[in-house]
Amino acid sequence: MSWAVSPSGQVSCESCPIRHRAVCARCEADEFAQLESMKFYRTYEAGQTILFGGDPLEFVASVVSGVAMATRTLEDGRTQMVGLLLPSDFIGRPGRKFAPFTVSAATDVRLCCFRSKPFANLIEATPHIAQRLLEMTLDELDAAREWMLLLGRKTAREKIASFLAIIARRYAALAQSAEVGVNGVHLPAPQKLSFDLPLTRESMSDYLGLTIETVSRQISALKRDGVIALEGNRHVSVPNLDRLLAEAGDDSEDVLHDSAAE
Amino acid sequence: MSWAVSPSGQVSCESCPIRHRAVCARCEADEFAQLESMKFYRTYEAGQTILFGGDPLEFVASVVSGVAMATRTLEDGRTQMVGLLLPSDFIGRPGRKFAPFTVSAATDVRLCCFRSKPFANLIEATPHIAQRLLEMTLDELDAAREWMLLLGRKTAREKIASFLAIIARRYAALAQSAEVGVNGVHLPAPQKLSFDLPLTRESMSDYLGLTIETVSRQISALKRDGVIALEGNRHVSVPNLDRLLAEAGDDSEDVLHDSAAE
DNA sequence: CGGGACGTTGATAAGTATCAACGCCCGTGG
DNA sequence: CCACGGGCGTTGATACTTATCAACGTCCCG
Repeated sequence: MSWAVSPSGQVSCESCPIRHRAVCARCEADEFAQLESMKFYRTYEAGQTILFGGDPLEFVASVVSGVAMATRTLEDGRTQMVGLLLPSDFIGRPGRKFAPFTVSAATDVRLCCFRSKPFANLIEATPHIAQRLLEMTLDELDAAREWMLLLGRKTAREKIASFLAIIARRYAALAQSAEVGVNGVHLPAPQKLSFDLPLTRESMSDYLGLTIETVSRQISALKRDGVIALEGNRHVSVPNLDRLLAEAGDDSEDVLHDSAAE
Repeated sequence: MSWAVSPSGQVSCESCPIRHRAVCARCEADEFAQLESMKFYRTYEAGQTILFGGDPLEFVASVVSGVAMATRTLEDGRTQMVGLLLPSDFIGRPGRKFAPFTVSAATDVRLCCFRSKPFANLIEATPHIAQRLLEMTLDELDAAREWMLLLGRKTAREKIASFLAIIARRYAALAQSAEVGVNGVHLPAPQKLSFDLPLTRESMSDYLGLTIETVSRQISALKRDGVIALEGNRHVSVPNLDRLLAEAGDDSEDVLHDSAAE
C-alpha cells in the first residue's frame, strides 16, 4: 500500500476543520487529549486506493479534506459506488476485521486515522464517540435509502439532477459548519449557486448506475435546457435551484434544506 | 390509523422468539424488567400501513413476527422499497421526529413497541441497547450497500437470483438463531433448500427496481432453466444453491454464509 | 356467477448501453 | 519547440434490455 505520511501534519484537534462534524464532534477536552495521542494523518493523491475490499482493516479514519469513494465491484468489473465520503465522514466499522468495499481517493485526500483496536476500546469507554457514531451511521443509512430510490426508480436525467443537488447540499452543509467556503462553493443569493464537481464523469457514472456516455449526454442536455451552466468540465452553476430540484423528481421536500427529519 | 392490540399479548421477554437478535439482545435481567414495563404489542394485517412517510414518529418497534416493508415514493407514484424488515429488525430512529419513509405490512405483522421518548431516555441510560442498536444499524448499512450494487448494476435476472439468495440467507439466519423452522424454511441437506417468498410480485418489483412484468418473466426464466422450482406462486425450492449464487452475479463470496465480515 | 387481486405472457415502444470516432488538454520526450 | 500519447469528455449510430400496453388465466370471496 502506498501512502505518504503528511510532512507537517495538522496537530491540534481544536483547530481541526472538521472539529464540529466528525465522529469526535461531541468530545470534551480530556477526550480530545486521548484522541490527540492516538491519531495520525495519512494523505493520498487523487486516484490512489486507500483500502482494497477484503483487506484487513487496520485503521479507522475521518476524512479531513478531499473526497473519497467507497465502491463495490462485480466479478466482470461492473462497479457501483456505495459511499461518497466528504470531509468529516467516517471510514471503517468498529469490530469489523475486513473491508467490505474498496475505498479510493477522488481528489487528494487527508485522513485522520486511528488504529482499529485502540479505537474500539475508546468507543467502549467514551459514550460521546459511540453516540456520535450512531448518529452518523443513521444519517448515512438515510442517505443510502435516498440513493436506493435514485438507483432503482429515477431516469438518467433525474439521476444527474439529483446528484448535482446532493453535491450542492452537502457542500453547503460543510461550508456552513466551517463558516468558510469549501471547494469553491458560493451561495451569494438564494436560488443561485455554483460549485465544483468532485468526481470525474466515470465516477459519476459509478455513483448513478449509468454509463459514462449517458452521464455526459444528460449533463449536456441539462446545460442545453438552461438548468445548469458549465465552466470547463467540473464547475457547475445553477441559475435556478428550484428548477434543478424539480428536475431531480423528488417529492417536493426541499433537498437542499433539512431532509424532512427532525 | 387502524391497528389491533393483540388480545393475549406475548408478555415475557425471556421467551420472546427474537430475544437473541433484536435490539434488546444484550440486555441483562434488570434491563429486561424495564423493557417489560414499557413495551406494548401491536399487530397489523397484511397490506396495512404501519406508518406513513412524513408522519410524526410516536413509537419505535421491533418486528416480532411477519414481514414489513419500508418504501419511498416519488411524486408520480414510482415506488422503491428501501428496507425489508424481518423478525428482530428495528423500526424507528431515536431522536427523529418524523418518519422518512412509509412502513407497511407485507404479511401479518406483530410489533413490540416502545414510545419514542421513554425509549430515547432508556438508550441514554443503557449502553447495552445503544451498542446493539449501533451494531444493527451498521449491519443494515452493509445490507443497503449490497442493495445499491444490485439496483445500480445488476441485470433483471441477477436481481431476481440475488433476491432469492438474500431471502434464503436471512431466513436461514433467523431459523438458526431461533433453532426452529421459520416461515417454512428447511435446510435438509447442504445445497438444497426451499422457502416461501414473503412478498407479492409487485413488492418484489419495488424491492428490485423492476416492473412486475419483468419480475414475472425472470422468475419464469429461472424456473424454465432449472435454477429454481416453484410450488404455487410463493414457494421456491433451490436444487443447487451454488447455481443460484452464480446467477446472482456476486463476486464469489458465499452470500448465504457470513458476508465477508468479521 | 361476477368481480377483484394477483400473476403470466405477448407485442411493441422507449430508454439506456454499447461500439466507435473524435476533440481537448496536458505532460513527456525527441 | 513541437509531436506524440494518454486521460478525459463529447457526440453519433445502433443494439439490447426493460418498460409499457394489453390480453388472458387462476384463485378466492362475496
